[in-house]
Amino acid sequence: MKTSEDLPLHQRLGAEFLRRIESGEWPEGKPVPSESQLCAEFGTSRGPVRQALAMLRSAGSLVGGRGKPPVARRTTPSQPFGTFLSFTQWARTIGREPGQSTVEVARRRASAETAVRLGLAEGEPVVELVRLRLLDGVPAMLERSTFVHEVGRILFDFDPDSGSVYQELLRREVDLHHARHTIDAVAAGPRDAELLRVAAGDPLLRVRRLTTSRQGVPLEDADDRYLPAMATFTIENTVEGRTVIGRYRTEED
Amino acid sequence: MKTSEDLPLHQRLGAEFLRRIESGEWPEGKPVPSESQLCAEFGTSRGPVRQALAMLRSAGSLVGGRGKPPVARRTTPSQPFGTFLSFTQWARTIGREPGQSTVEVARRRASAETAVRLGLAEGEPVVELVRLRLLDGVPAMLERSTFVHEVGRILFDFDPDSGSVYQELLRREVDLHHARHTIDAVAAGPRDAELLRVAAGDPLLRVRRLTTSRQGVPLEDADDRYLPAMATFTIENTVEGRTVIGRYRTEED
DNA sequence: AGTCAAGAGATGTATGTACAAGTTACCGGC
DNA sequence: GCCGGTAACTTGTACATACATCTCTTGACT
Repeated sequence: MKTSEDLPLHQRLGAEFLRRIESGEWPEGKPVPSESQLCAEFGTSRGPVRQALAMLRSAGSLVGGRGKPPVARRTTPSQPFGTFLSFTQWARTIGREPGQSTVEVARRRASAETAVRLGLAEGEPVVELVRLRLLDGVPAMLERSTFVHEVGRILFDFDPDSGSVYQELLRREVDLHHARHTIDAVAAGPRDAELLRVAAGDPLLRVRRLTTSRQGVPLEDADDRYLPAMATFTIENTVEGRTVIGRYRTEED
Repeated sequence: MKTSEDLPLHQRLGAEFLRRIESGEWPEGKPVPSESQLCAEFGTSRGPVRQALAMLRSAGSLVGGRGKPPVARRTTPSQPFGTFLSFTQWARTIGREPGQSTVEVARRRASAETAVRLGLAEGEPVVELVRLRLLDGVPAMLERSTFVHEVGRILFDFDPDSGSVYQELLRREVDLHHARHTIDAVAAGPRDAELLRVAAGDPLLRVRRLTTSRQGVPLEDADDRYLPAMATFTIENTVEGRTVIGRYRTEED
């Protein structure tokens, strides 16, 4: 075959099947064509067809089977890594204009806590970045980010008011690969309150983020404090173990 | 074969491989034996071995491949659905003793908001359950749960002080299949403050949960308010799109 | 008309074969 | 000694086949 693209057959089949589900060509809740029919239609053997179906199954777009043909199911897509990591990208996906005003960018020595989290010795140089993040010009989040020096020094060649640090780091081929977000709630401190323009003591949604490279080397330790009125996090999971995550603008439904 | 269990071959292989990774028998970061070696060891063909490896690969326990043998990688396991849904199960996994004192269980008419979320008409009967959840006897979370009547009526035959509502519902074959958790922060109201023994206005971590059946029919709408000192949520994600979630006891690291 | 069993058809599982494509190590030529 | 090509090995992809197991329908029997 190799008509359109040069991808392996089962990947092209998977993409085609997914297109049919999302376009409604294979209606949600109704059984999809049988494997033999698909084999006949694409002139292939059962193997690639089954690989493609397995892919969709693990993504949750197909359920059922065993005796009867599986049924299609449209699923809410998980937000991609970049969207979840970058405030700028996230803001755009929810149709808002991101903004930022840098409070501070400084090279200093790692505090005890930070050193532990970043796997450094206390006193090693790190780069701290504090920015107030805006949505459509309104304060939404206060970001305190600490980078290991090797990564952070890039920031001195970069104007953090001009856009996405995340994209700049990617462009410089920093291997941001894995992130762990820990979510809790804190009361706004005096500094938080002043910058976010709320009263001291008001509840904030805090996300501490540890970003690491592919090998697990810590690169960034961040403390983001959101106004609860501006953003929420969602987790969707099922008994089968599929999980999708998202960050959304807060709004009453 | 069928020596030990009656599971399909590739599932037994997958379980065995996973055991070897987690036990360190296949050290992290080092290549695992080649497919042919595994075939020889287990006296099977390449198919089941590859299925098992694919399973581990999609779970993130194996990386690499194509030409060189894949590399083992221990991953933090995602908490299973039940652990994430049930306070009782969760408490046990972190080595604490769960407890609860029921504040109220009542059959009443759905408010406008609740009706929307549960997909009911305003005024339809629902069952509301309010419980204070404890960890080792200390207040940790205030749970306000609203069930559709068909599910909630089960609760009248059940003592909610005696343990896990979730397990009871499963036992009665209620099809709890899918849950969406929305996380934000709120200030403790007077009632929250009194029950959780904090000051009014203190920050609480709020998780609103909509639990649905396999077909997507809403069954439960809940509002859980955690003391931030007692629990945090974590999200781990990678560029490849794998996501694992967890709820943990708060502790300084 | 109702019930149960057989059978057709579907997916799940497993084997064997073949070739393509990538990685590594070795070995000879310069 | 360095470089480059080749050979061996590994995984990725694809096909053909066979049988197990489950579902649903059909049809015969009661």
